[in-house]
This record gives sequence, C-alpha cells and structure tokens, in this order.
Amino acid sequence: MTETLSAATTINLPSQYEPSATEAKWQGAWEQTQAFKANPSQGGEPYCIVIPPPNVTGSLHMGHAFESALIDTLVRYHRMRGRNTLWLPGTDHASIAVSTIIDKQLKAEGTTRQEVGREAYLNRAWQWKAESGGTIVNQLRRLGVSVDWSRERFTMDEGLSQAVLEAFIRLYEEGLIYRGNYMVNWCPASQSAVSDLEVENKEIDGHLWHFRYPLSDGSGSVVVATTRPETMLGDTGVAVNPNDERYSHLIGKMLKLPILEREIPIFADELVDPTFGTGCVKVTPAHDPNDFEMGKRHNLPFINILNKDGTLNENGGPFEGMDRFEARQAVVDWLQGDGAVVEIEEYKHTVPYSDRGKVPVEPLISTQWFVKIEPLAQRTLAFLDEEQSPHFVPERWAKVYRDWLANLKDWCISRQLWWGHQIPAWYAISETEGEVRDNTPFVVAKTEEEAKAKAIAQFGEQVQLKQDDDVLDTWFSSGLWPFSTLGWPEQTQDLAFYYPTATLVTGFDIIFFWVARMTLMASHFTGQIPFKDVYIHGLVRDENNKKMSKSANNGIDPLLLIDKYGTDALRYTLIREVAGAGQDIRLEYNRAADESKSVEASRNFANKLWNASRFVLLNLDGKTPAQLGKPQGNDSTELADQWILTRFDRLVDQTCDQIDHYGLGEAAKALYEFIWSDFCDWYIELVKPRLRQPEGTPTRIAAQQTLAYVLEGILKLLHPFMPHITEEIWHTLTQAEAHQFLALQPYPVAQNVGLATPTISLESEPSPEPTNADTSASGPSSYAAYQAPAASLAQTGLTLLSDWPDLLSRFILRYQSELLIALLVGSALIAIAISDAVISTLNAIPFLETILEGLGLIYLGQFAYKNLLWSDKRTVFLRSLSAEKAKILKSIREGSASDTQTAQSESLLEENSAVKALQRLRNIKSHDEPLPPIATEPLDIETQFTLIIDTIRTIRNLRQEASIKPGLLIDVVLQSENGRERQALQAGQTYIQDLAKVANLTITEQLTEDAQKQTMVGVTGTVQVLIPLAGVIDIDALRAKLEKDLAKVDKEVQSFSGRLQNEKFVSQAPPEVVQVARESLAEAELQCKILRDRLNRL
RNA sequence: GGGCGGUUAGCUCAGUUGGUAGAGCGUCUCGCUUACACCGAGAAUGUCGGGGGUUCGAGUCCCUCACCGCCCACCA
Repeated sequence: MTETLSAATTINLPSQYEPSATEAKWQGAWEQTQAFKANPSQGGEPYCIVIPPPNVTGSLHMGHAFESALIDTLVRYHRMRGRNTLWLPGTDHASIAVSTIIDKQLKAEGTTRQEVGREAYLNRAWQWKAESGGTIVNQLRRLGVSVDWSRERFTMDEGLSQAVLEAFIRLYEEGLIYRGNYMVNWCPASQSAVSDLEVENKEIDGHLWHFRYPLSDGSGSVVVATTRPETMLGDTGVAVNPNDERYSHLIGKMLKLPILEREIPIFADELVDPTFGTGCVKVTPAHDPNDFEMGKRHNLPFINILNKDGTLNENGGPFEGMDRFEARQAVVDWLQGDGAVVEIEEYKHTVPYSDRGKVPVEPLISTQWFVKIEPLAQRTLAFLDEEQSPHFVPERWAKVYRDWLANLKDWCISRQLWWGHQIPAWYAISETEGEVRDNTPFVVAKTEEEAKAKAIAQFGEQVQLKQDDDVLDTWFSSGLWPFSTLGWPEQTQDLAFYYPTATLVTGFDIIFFWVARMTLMASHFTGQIPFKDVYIHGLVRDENNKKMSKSANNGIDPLLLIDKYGTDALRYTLIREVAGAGQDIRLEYNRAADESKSVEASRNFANKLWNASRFVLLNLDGKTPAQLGKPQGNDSTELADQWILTRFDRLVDQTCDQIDHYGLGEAAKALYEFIWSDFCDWYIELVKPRLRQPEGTPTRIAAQQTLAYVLEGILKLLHPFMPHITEEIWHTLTQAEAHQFLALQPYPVAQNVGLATPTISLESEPSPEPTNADTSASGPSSYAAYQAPAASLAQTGLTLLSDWPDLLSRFILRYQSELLIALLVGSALIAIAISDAVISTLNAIPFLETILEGLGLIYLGQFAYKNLLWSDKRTVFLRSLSAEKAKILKSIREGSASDTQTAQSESLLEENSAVKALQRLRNIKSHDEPLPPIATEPLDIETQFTLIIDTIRTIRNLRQEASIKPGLLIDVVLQSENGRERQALQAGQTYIQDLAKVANLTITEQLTEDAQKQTMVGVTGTVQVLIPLAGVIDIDALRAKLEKDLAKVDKEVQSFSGRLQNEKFVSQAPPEVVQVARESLAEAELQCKILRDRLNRL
C-alpha cells in the first residue's frame, strides 16, 4: 500500500458529509471563476433558459427553490451534454408590490406620495431596491444555481427600459396601443387600475337585496335585485328580456329611482335572463361591465358615483363622502325606511378582489391605455395551431393556453402608480387649459426632446408638454423578458445565438400572466415563439396538502431546510417528488421541530454517496480514475464488473432519455436506486475480498478500475441533481485542478460494455466538451454523436468487433429497427445451413463431450462450449435454429431495409461467426412470430446476476428463519436441473459464499439422498437452496415456513393453470404471453413440488 | 355553468403501449462484518374509491356515481 498517496487523496475524509461549508465553497468557486459565463462565440448548439424573474420584493420561498432546482438540473445536464448553455438570471420590478411597500412607509411617516413628489418617491424606491432588492438573488445563490451572473438583468435596467420604450412606441405606431375611456377594474387600495388577471374571484356569503322601483306614472312598480345596493345611485335604467311577456307592456315606460328620484327608462335587452330573480335588472352603466354594454347599446347616461379611493362622490347624493360599504348599508336602511325593500335573501356569490390590494375591486370607467389584443393573439394562436409552438409539457396545458388566447380582451396596461416604466406619452396641455383631459392631444416618443420636437411641429413653438403620470403594467416589461434580456431591440450576438430560448420552466399559475404575454409580444416583435418548450410544474404544497401562502402563513422556509440538511438534499427531495406530469408535490414537514423526513432521507442518500466514495477513495492506492485507466476487458474482469458496467450503461441511457423528456423525478429515483442498491449494497460488497488482495493483483486492479470508473460516472450523472456534493467528491477523486469543475465535464455516454463476453471496449469515448467557461473548445458535433449511437458505434470500430453481435442486437433492440434483421440475416442463412450439417454430424459422433474437448474445436469456440457440449442443449439449439431460420426467411420475404444499414451490417458480419449472430438474434423482439418454446442462449449478465442475488437473499432468509448466527459459516447445496442456471450459479459461486457466509457451496443437478436429511430449504426460480443442519432444527418453525411458502406458490400455480386451462386464453392471447405463462407455471409447479417434498420429509 | 387533475400498503407517492401489484418513510426481528447506525441483513402489509362494460385477461381502456383539489365563467 502506498500509504502516503492514499492519505493525500483522502485527507481525513469525515464519515459524515458536511454540506454547508462544501456548498459555500463551490458556490463561491463557480461564481468567482465565472464557470457558467456563456460565450456565444464558441458556437455549438445553444441551450438557453431565462429565469422566471422573481419580484425584487420577494424572499425565497419553496416555490423558488423547486423551480430553481428543476431549471438548474436541466441547465447543468445540457451544459454537460455539450450544449452552449446560458441560464440568465434577473428580477422584476413589481410595480404594485414595491409601491405598496413605499406607500406604507410614507404612511407610517405621516406623509403621502403626493406630498413627497414623484422624484423623491422614486429615489426612495430605488434606494429600497438597492438595500432589499438583492435579498432574493442572494438566496438564489444558496441553491447553487448555475446562472451567468454577468448577465443578470432587472426589468428597469437601462437596456430593458429601452426595450419597453421601443415596444410601446412600435405598438402605438402600429395602432395596437390606444388610449380610451373604458370600464376597468379599479383597486381602491392601490388606487390604480388593474388588469383582469389581477382580479381574483372569491365566493362569499352575501345578500341579494330586492328593491321596488315605482313607475313614474304611479301605475305600479317593478322589483329588481342587486348584491351591491349602493350602485343603485348610479342606475340609469331597468332592463327586461324582450321576450318576457310579463313585462312587455312596461317597455318604454319610466321609473322613478328611489332616493335620488331620477327618471329612468325600462328597456329590453337580450342579456337579461328572464328566469333569474324577477326578470328585471337594474342597470348601472358606470359600475358594471354588463350594464356598461347595455348602457352603450341603449344610450343611457353613465353616472360615476365613486371617487378613486372608493368613497362616494357628489353623484352619491346624501351619501357623498361615505365609503362604499358604509354607503351600502345606508342605502339599504334608507330604502327600508321607505318600504322599498321587498326581500333580503341570503346569497352566495363571487366577488372580484384585487390580487394585490386584497379588497374588492370596483368596475368603473376611466381613461387608460390598452393593448389591442386581437391581432397579436391571432398570430400567436397561429403558431400554436400550425406549428404546435410552444410545446407544452404536460401537453394538457396547451388547451388551457389556447382557450385563454382565444378569449382575450384588450389589455389595460396603464397603472396609476409611479414605480415602473412611465408611459412615454406627452400631453400638449397647452391645448386644454394646462391640464390633462380625456381629449388632450398627445405625442408618443422615446424621449422628452423627441416629444417636444413632435409637439412643436404639431402645435407650434409655444406648446407645453406634460408626460403621462402613469406607469406600465409590470407584465408589459415581463412580456419582453426572453428577448429584452438578450439585448433586443439591438441585434446582439446573444440574441442572435441564444434566441429563441430552449425551455421555459414555470408554474401553471403564471401561464396567463406571463407565458401568454411573452408569446404575444415575442411573436409580434421577433416573429418567433420565445421558447421551444414550456415545462409547467406543479405547486409545492405544505404538509397538509395546502397551498403555501403568505396569508395562510404556512410557508416552509427552504433556507431553514438547507441549513439543516443541505441544499443538495432539499433539491433532490423536491425533484424526486416530481413524478408524472406537472403534478403538485407535497413536502413532508414537522412544523414544531422544523424537520422533514423526506429531506432527511435525501440527506441520508447524500451521506451514503459520501461514504461509498470514501470507501472507493480509500481503496484506489491514491490513484485517480485516469491513472488507473478504464476497466480492461481481460481475464481479471469478473462477472460483477461486467454486471455493474452493464447496469451503469443502461442507467446512462435511461437517465438521458428521461431528462430529455422532462422526467426529472424518474431519473432522480433511478439514480438513487442504482447508487444505493446496485453499487453500494451489491457491487461494493462483492468487490471487498478482491481489494484485500496484494497491490498489483490483476483482479484487484480490475476492481479498482471498475470502482473508479463507475464512481466517476455516478458523480457525473448525479451532478445536475446534487451539484455540490458531487463536485466535492469529484475533485478528491480526480485530483482535478482548482479551476476545473465537474459541472463542466461531459455527461457520461453509454459505452456498451460488460455484455455477454468479458471484453470491454478500450477506445476513448466520444466526449462532448462543455462549452462554458474557458476550459475547452466546443464540440458541437459530439452532442449529435451521442444522440445517434450508431455513429458512435461506427467510430469505435475495430476494437468492438469481437462484441459486435451484442452491440448489434442492443442497437436493434433500442431502435426497433427490425428491418435490419432481414438483411443482416441474409448472409447468416448460409451459416445456418453449415451449422445444421455440423450439428447433425456431431450427434453422430460417440463420446462427443470428450472428443470435442479433446480436439478443441477452435472453429466453434465459445459457441460450441455453450451450446453443443451437452446433448440436451444441442436439441434445444437445433429447435431454435430452425425457428430462427423460419423467422429469417419470413423476414426476408417481407424484407425491405435501409441500404446503408445493410452495408454496415454485412461488413460486420463478414468478420464474425454467423452462428453466434443467430444466437444473439433470438433476443430481438418479434411481434409476429412465436418464440420457440425453450430458451437456448446463455443467460444474459443481468439475468445471471439476478439469479445470484436472489440465491443470496434466499440463503440469508433461511439463515434468519433458522436463527443461524450472523457470522457463522455454513454449508449450502444449490440444486437445479437447468444447466444455464447452474452455470450462472457457478459463475457467482464466490459471491454467494462471501455475501451469504457460506463455507462449502455445492452446485448440483441431482440431490444426493444425504443432502436431503435435516435441512432448511428454500426455492428461488427453479433453484433449490438447502442448508444441511448439523444440529437439531426447529421442525415446527421449518414446517411453518414451508407451509407459508407453499401457500404462496400454490396460489401462483392456481392462477397460471387457471389461465392456461382457459382455451380462449391459449388461442387468443399473444403466443409470447402464453409462453411466459407456461414457463411461469412450470416454475411454480416445480417450486410446489420441492416444497411438498420437503414437507413430506419432515 | 364549463374544463382539468386526483382517489393504489399506516403515511407520501410510482406503475410506461392492458399480461402474475412497486419504492421511500414508518413498523417488526436480527446485527457495532474496518465506507456509512444519516448503516447493514431479513420480514410483514393492498377485494388498486364504488358500480357497470369491453377483453381470454383491466390499477391500466369505455361509461357511470361518489369524494378531494384546481382553473375558467358577465347570472343582476
């Protein structure tokens, strides 16, 4: 042992992973070295995500943590896959939220924004932003997000503000922005208009008041109903349905409005539902959207009764100055006094609340700026309908998005606030007596100078200008985010290269607010949908499955959990919970103790990885994976090595496939499974004895190589999910320079190693080089190479030839390219003819086994050993050959295939034994041809290993059942009539001995009478496991166990035989299913037989 | 009033194109075997919300009902 080196590599690695220092270290290192700084000049395939900008007012909540974890995983993955990656961070100015904060501060100081004035107010807001606006951004850093901080943006930055100006002016000049007097949602709390989206409808228990309005001529009255009595002060008519015969005689008559005694007409309008209430509707055109429409249709007066703060104005008559809710009660009281209240009904109805202000909004008419939606929406819808762009994941959200776009109304974009982008419109107030009125002429321009010039040209030198006081809706600037952050309207290199972005990751709650606004704006200004995919995730719910919200005060602080368990643990927890499509996830949490079982489980996982790595590091003699070299496919490579490498390869493919399809949760779970179970519980345990061998022993070296190779692979695969711990271990493992990062290493590529033969490819992998930072030149083609494994197979060329049938069948399996079979097999047919002849001949030779071995028929080599040595196998093989031949012939009859593939396969074929190829072909799925009844090929590695593992488990189980001391070595007999199984057990003999604590292991076809005496017995598959017991065994316990096992197996037998006795099943189910059932039945019956036999012997 | 999602082991959830029900946590029994007790080994647990239907076969497809949750909607 080279003690010194080993010590140097694993300097005092503690047995528990310590997250906080490690996380801080790498977060600092990544940021200081600008590891994630994007460089469009490096070319390659771009991958860009813009952050959904959090509010500057915000602080990190679980939703941010979740979303950032998702995005960071995607981004890190694609970066490692060799894409030129940019994740652009930034924040949003949150007009209303900031205004609310500043207004509150002013109020506390006994002043108002009007008193301090616009300039001082804005200074204050900027100051606030400088002090508090960084909070959320710094908290994001603690999540380990791999953003490019050099490109951080804020919606009120110079550049983004220019983009807003540009967008506004262009839309205005194209007639898509207009100013007008319309009904808007008015929030009395923020004293601003808000858009439809900022209104939340809440169902509340209210009342429906029925009032009697007398006819002016005294001939009677009508009864109307309302949920908002105070609005009657603004009534200018009463409507009935034109087809309502009850009231047709009243149409055209006048009513005397109570209290104000105004004369108002009765008129007919289709909008009125005659079945609701009395069928008479009071109409308040200035305070109800429906009434507004009716008012316009019937030329009714529009009487506004409200001030901006929600109190009644002079039109409120006796109630002037009252708050709207006081007025409501006062009106009711008044009418009750007059006897005009017919009924007060308990009534549940929805009331529109202001999202931000948390008070009911009032519909009222005011002069605002609007974006004309229809032309924009048409274009955006066309992208969706004609190009399926953007592509929603999960797809169901596309429908929601579509419906919304199709029903959009014009968007009110002006807000009566100061914090935000001031509307670039200047009023020629000199034309309207020095004040801004609805009819004051205005010019729209980028700057005051420009406005002045325009105005002078229009109104002369003496014109006086005043800029519109209002600011734009925050979402107006957010709508430009994906391209304004990349430099638009300038044609920057970033914009040219990274736009349109790859994926937008966001919550469903924001599809309308943000996603649709971006697609509307982007399709108009850039002619493109700003992202290819929209990945919609669910919400993080609290431990009671409640939506986390400020008002419910049930938020779970991610930073608290990070402090306790580490960022990687939290990230991993959130991501592994994501299953299926955009489902909400629930976070387990003990509020009293600030503990979370599920995050703790992830922390334990991190710790497991830590310790497994520690074990590996302690056993590499101080060598790095590079120094050790990749696992060589030589004699010292064991079954276990091949198995873990095969599993690893499959994991690589699976992980990539899942992430590519946004299956992050599934990928995370599979990694957990592989690391903990396959790698730690089995591989590491199996490899321990080999590591005790002297340094330099080939089997030890092979083990070290495999350990190092797989560990490094695991770190890479897991890095996007758990970036900090993997970066830390990777540095220790590889002894990488400080400026090198795992985050910038190429993601693993399946090597197609460790298959049926021990040979392992030695060639260098096609490595996609990440393009971030200065570490390397980009490799745009390598990414493509990964996506087409055929290409990488071709590259690996000659070194792989010995394995080609395995590779080929894998390739075919993977790509379902059945066409290939037909042509490949064309030349193989010849070989079949030969084999047929050979086998017939062999059967004719007496003492074949001996002769074969003696002569050492090199010609048939491994094939012969596996298939021809025993006569039962020969029979089986012959059957499979003829089946194969039929299949091949059939394929050829139907065959048509790609010429290039053919050429490739044929050239490969010439180099190899066609017989072996056929053997492999049996693995290929066939949809139309029944498989021959008996499997002939040797068990594949994974099946072999599963058998070994199951056998070990069975022995362990028996040991426990028999209360055999854990450390005690015992003898075990394994019996199977199946040669392939015996072969596999033979191969795993030492594993079974090591892990099941077996001294003497006997593998036999037939049991001797001796072996059947006093024994514990178990069954796995068709393998009988016997533990001869020297001493006395507990017969009752044994009987109980056997009976239990028997009951279970018997149930299986019933189930299968029942099915197989059903003629319809046998005749109608697919042959392979019937076959599987037959085999399962046979196995179960054998198990039954064994168990019964045992019971009888007791 | 429309639309969408959910209902599977005590808890949280997986279950790919229909083909003998799975994981984690928790529980129980062993175990300090020099990576890890934030660990290891073993075990138990489900008429897959109810009811119909299609099928040789349904957790998986269709219909229907129930419950939970979300989104949209101008019923005063």
